[in-house]
Amino acid sequence: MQDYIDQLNEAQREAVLQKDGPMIVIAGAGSGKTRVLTFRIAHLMHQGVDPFNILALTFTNKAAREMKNRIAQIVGSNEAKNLWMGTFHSVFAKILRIEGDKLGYPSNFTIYDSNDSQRLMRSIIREMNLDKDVYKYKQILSRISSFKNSLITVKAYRNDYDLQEADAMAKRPRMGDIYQEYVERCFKAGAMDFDDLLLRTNELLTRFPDVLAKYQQRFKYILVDEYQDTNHSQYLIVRALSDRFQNICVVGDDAQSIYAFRGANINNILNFQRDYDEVKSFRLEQNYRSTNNIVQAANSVIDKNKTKLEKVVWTENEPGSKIHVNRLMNDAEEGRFVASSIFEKRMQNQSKNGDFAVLYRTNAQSRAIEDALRRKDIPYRIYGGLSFYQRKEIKDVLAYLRLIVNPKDEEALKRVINFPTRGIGQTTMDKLSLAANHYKRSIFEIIEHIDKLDLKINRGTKTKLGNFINMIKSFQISAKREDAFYMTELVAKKSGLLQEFKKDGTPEGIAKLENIEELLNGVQDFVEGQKELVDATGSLTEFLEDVALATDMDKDIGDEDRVALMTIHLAKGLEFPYVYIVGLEEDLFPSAMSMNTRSELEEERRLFYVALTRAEKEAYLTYVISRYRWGKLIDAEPSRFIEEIDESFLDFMVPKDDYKFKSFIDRDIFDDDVDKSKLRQEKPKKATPPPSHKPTEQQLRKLRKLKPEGKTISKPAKPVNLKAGDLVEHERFGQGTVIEVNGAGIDAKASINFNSSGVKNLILKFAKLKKL
DNA sequence: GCAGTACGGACCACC
DNA sequence: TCCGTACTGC
Repeated sequence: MQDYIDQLNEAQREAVLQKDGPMIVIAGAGSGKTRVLTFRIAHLMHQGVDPFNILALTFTNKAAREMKNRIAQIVGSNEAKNLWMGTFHSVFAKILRIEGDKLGYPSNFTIYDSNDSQRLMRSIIREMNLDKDVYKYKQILSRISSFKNSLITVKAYRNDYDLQEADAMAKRPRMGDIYQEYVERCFKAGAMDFDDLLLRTNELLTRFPDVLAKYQQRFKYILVDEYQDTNHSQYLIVRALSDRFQNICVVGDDAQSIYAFRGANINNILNFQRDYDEVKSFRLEQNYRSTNNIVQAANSVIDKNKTKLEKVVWTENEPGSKIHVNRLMNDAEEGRFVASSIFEKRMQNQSKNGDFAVLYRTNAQSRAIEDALRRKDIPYRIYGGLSFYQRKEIKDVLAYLRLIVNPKDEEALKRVINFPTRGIGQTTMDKLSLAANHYKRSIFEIIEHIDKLDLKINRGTKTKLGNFINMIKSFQISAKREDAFYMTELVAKKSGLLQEFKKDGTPEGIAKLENIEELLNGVQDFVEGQKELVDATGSLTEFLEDVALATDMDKDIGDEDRVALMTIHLAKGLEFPYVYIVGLEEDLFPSAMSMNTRSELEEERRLFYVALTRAEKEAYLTYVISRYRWGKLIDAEPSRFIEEIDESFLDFMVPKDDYKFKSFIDRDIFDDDVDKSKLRQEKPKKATPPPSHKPTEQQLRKLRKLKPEGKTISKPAKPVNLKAGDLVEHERFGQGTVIEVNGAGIDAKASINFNSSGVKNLILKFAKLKKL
C-alpha cells in the first residue's frame, strides 16, 4: 500500500490519507481524481474498514466497474467485490428491490425508461382528452421530473399554490391531475421511472426510520464522485445516509458541472462546506493530462464564468502545439477536414484510430462526420444517439421479457400485444384500457378475467387475447428454471418476432435480425458473467435491471481501434490524444436554447471547458459558414467560445481577420432575468457575407468542388451510379459484383452477388454501397 | 384491423 | 432530414 501512496503528489496523498469526517475534494480536469478515489477506498480497507461498510457512488456503471477492478488489483478481488459501488440509480434500485414492499412495490418492479414514460404520458393526455398542443408530453414529463427531483409529490403539489398558479398561467390547469394519473399508472404497473428510484428511496428513508438506521449503520463510509452533478433528491439521500457517522467524502469539479438540465444542482458542491461541520477540503490542481497550451486555453475560457470555486489548474507538461481553429464552408466540408486531418496525423505520428475523438454538441451532427470518415475508410464508432437497447426490434424483445417478469407492466404489454400482428387492434385495446382504469387492475389481469366481464369484445378477439396471455404464461413457467439467455432465445422464436423480421428481405429487416442476434450474444455474456458471482444466477430479472440502467457511456471503448464520435456530455471523464470539437457556432454551441440566462450560458461554457480538457496533445476547433439544420441550409456564425480563448493559445488556420466574430465580450452579457425575446431583437440579424479572404491553395481546392454560390451547395448524392459488372463494397456484406440494376433515381434497385453471402437485392437509396 | 401515405414538428445534452 | 401520428381506403 505504501508503494501506491508514494506515487501520489502531496494534495492527492492528503486526500487519500484523511480517514474520518466530512471532506470535499475539488479536482481540476485531469488531476488524478479517479486515482485518489481508488487509493482512498483501498486505503480505508487496508486500515481495516470492512468493504461491506463502504458505499461509493459513481456517475456511470462503467466508472464503478473500472474503479472496482483497480481496487481489486490493490487489495485483492475477494475483498473488493463486497464494496457497494455503482450509480445512484443502480445502487438504490437494488435497495428498493429489497425494501420496496414497504412502499407497496413488488420486488420485481419494472424500471420505465424515458421512452416508456413518454408513451405513458401520451396515452394519459389522449385519454384525458386534453389538447396535445397545449399539453406537450415532453414538457409535462420534464416538469414532473423536476417535481420529483425536488421531492414535490402529488400531494405537495396540490398544497403548493404557487406551483399550481404557474401551471394555470401556462394554460395548463390540469397539470396536477396529469401528475397524479401518471404516478398512479406507474404504481399500478409495478413500475418506477428513473426519478422514482431516487424519490422512492427518499420516501423509504424518511418514512421508515428503522430502514434508515439500518443503511446508516451499513454505510459507515460514503464516497460520491462527480458531486457537482447530483440533484436535490440525490443530495438528500447522501445527507440522510451520512448523518450518523459523517464519514462522507465528495469529489467533483464545479467547472465540469454540465447536467443542470436534468436537475443537477451546482450549489450542492458550492455549499458542501456549509452543510457539514468541520469539513476538510482538498484541492487537486495539477493537471497530468494535457499540454500547457490546452490547460491555459481552457483556464482562459472558464475564467469568464462568475459562479465558481477558486481553483487554478496548472501543469508541468510541455507547452505543446497551439489549439488549431479552422473554418469550413459547410458541414460536409467540416467532415472532410476532420477526416483528412485524422488521416494525415495518423500517418505522421504513427497514431492509432483510437487516439482520436470527434466531439459535438448534438447527435445530429454526427452524420456529416460519419460520411466523411467512411469515405476515407477510417474506422469509427459512434457513441450515444440511438443506443442499441433503444432500437425498436431490441425494445420489442425486451418488452416480452419485461412482461414475463412483471405482467402488470402496461407499456411492455401495449408494445407487444399486437406485434407481430395478432388481430388485436386499437379498438380492443381502448376497451381493455377503459376496463383496467375502471377496475383499477392491470390490462393483463383484465384479459385473464375477460369471460367474467362484459366488455363488448367479440368471441374471435377474445380467443386471440387468450392465446397471447397463454403464451406469456408459458414463458413465465420456463423463466422459473431457465436463465436469461434461454428465455431470450425462446421469446425471439416463439413470439414470432424472428419470423416477422425474416420475412421482409430488405437490408433493414436483415439488420434487425442481426441486432437480435447481437442481443442474444450480449445476454449470453451477461449470464456467464453473472454465474461467476455468488449472489446472482443470470436470471431474467437481473438482466432486465442491468439493461434498464445501462447507458451509452457504459460501453467499453474496448480494444477496437476506432475513432470515437460522441457528444461532449458523453465524453466527460474520458481523454484522447487528439480531439476535434466541431460545430463551434452560435445557436449550436452555445445552443440557441441556452442563451436566455447567464447560468445557462455558463453551463454551456463549462461544457466547452469539458470538451477542451479531454485533449492530451492537440485540439482542433472547427466551425462552418453554413450548415444543414432541420433539412435546410442556414447561415452560421462562429461561436463566442472561440473568441473567449486567449488568442496566444490559438493557431488560426485561415487568417484571423476573416473570422466574423460578433463582439460578445465587450458587452457584459446579461442578467438572469432578461427576457429572451428582447435579446433576440437586440441581436442584429444579418446575412453572413461570403468570406473575402485570400484563400489558401488547400481552400481553393475545396472551393472548386463546390458550386459558386454557397446557398446552392447540395449534399453529394448518396446513391452511387452503378451498372452491371461494377465491383462494390457493402458495409455488412463486403465485396461483390453488380449483376443488374433496375429503375432509376431513388427507386433504383440492384442485384449484387456478394463474395461471402451470395446474391442480394438492395434498394440503392438505403444500401451503403461503395464503388470500387 | 391494417397497410399506405401525407403531414407537421423536431434538434440539446441523459440516468 | 427523419420520425411519429393521423387519415384514408380496403
